[in-house]
Amino acid sequence: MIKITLPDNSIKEFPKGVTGYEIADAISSRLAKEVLSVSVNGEVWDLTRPIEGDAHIKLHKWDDREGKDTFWHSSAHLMAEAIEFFYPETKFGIGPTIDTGFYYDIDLPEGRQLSEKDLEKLEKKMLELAREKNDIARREISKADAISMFSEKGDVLKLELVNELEDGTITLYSQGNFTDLCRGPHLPNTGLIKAVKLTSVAGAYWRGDEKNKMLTRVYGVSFPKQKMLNEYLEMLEEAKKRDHRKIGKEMELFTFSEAVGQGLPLWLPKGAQLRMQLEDFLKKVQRKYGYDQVITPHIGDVRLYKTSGHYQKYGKDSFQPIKTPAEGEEYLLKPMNCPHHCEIYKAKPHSYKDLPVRMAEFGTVYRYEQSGELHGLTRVRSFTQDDAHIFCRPDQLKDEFKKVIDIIFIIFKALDFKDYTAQISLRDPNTPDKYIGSPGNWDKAEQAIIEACGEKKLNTVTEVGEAAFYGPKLDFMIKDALGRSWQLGTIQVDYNLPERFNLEYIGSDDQRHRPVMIHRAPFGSMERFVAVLIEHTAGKFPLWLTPEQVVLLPISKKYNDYAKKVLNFLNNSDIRTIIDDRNEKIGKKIRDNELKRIPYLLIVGEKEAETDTISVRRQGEGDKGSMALNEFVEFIKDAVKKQLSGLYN
RNA sequence: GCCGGAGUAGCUCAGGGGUAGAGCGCAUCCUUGGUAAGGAUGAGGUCACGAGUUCAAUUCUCGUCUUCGGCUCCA
Repeated sequence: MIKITLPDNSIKEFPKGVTGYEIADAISSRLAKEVLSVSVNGEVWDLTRPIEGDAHIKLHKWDDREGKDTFWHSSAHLMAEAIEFFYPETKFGIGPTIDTGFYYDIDLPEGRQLSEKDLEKLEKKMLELAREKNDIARREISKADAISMFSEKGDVLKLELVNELEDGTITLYSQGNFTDLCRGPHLPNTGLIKAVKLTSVAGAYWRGDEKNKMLTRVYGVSFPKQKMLNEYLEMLEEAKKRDHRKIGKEMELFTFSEAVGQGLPLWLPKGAQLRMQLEDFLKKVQRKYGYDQVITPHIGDVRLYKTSGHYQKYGKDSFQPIKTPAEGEEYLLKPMNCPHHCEIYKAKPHSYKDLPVRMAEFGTVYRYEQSGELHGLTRVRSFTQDDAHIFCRPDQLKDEFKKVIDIIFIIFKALDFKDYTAQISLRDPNTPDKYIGSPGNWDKAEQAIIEACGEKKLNTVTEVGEAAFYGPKLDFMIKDALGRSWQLGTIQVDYNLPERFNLEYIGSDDQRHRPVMIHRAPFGSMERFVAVLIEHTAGKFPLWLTPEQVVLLPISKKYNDYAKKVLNFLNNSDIRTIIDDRNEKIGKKIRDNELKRIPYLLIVGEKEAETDTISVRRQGEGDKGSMALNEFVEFIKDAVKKQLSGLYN
């Protein structure tokens, strides 16, 4: 007998060689039906693999990431089986799982192509194969056998993979007529896969290297229940409707012009209004937290960026310097604000008593992004960071870092982002060439972040190798209303720039000391943030933020004068109001303005004009009855105050 | 940057070797209305740009630009 420890630390005895499935079945038959894979001492295993000794285990269902991974991994194999059925000479690359679903990179036989039209056929075949409920069997194989097997098959891709593996660790998985090189784990049988959608087909280089052959990548997603697939497809539809590029156009928030250039957004009046509202909000918060606003030019001497190290790192792959005609001086469109801010810091000597110095700027920066990377407002060549740099003493670092975390949460609260994770990005000690600065400073910086997160009790994940080249960082990812993750704010600790710019302060010991810098941008960039906000809210922005809060709808032109009086009154009361005095019936005006996502529609006609009232209609909710004008102003101001209460006052 | 789609009116899109169409929007007129589409008339296009094939190109071919889906990249 062996001892099996469950996640609740209860221990059960089972015969040696018991499988994950048998353990699940012993607990409950319902669990046995739902379980997909099992972690054995921290390693995810097939349910059918015998456990030979004492072990800690955790059973994974669909709700676990590990469960989904197993499910989608097997689905990728099922897809490969279907592809092999139709195109027997196909060579298979890798078929991993991704956030939602899986893909397989394949090399189709000479002259064959796969297009979106073929996907339906493959889906049908996959479901047909799934209904056969074929067992998925694991088999260990020697390296020599694996090499001869894939040589025989002529599968050069798998051969390349096998050659890189160590003997004794190579496993094959088979189901029906299909066998694949694979580390596993997999579902016990293909019958658990009840619903499949192949979502797209695209080109991808073998092993992500553009020098290699372009393979065909087929993306898909699968589910244990048809209903789940339907929900997923509905979510995709909804995501399409919320696409910020579509809504941005509809709501006249921003546009692009070929004449201006790709990746250079033009903010239209309503978009600019929205953005300024966000900026003003953050400025107020920052004032409370002791920041000073600064303004710096859009270009800087190229030597500034040589000092900072940015030029060496990115210069040649970026926008090239601008030259002055007479002197031949070289200037760079600024890709970062920090060097300018360092020079502001240097403009006067600093005492330890002055620190921290917190310098904020909505700084527009220009970066060359590869043309294929540009995407709406989320990836552009000119964008404005809600940037700030905090110059502080080493002993202040952690506290300052924690205050920045507080600001980020104020923003999340104001905009109703409830679900976040914070990613701590550390350097990869194996690739020291990628980073500048001394290992000692890196250690201190990484430690400060880890401790600050711990003390703030943040929900964090740690990624090694994701640090910026000058320092470690903490990035915030939020989940939007559709459950999609977006990276927004960032906080970065930097010992390097102060050194490169020779920044100093005079300590209480009357000696020169080096300050530490924190780079931080809670929104990230205004462009990207607005894009995320559009998709999160589907364009229905919170009342405090939305560019047009109220629209006046006169019943007929007889009441236009009264409507205009109300319009002036509301605008003078700082309520952003417009009027729709087109020659249209009231039903038509209501419909059009409901679709424009304006929160309040005020209908005015004879009744209202006589009594100095308005008839209130809430967008998406319908008629709310009539209100006196003063009463309505108070009501709106109250609603705005409630949304922002306690955040900066 | 690389692979593959796409580019026709302000917007969404149909069409196709003989120089263009719909709906919405816009303008004018009729209607003056009470909580999600009243009616009529009209203006709007170098069919992304450049070259080639052809008697004739918006349509076919090539190149360029932009855009979309991926890949790689992201201070």
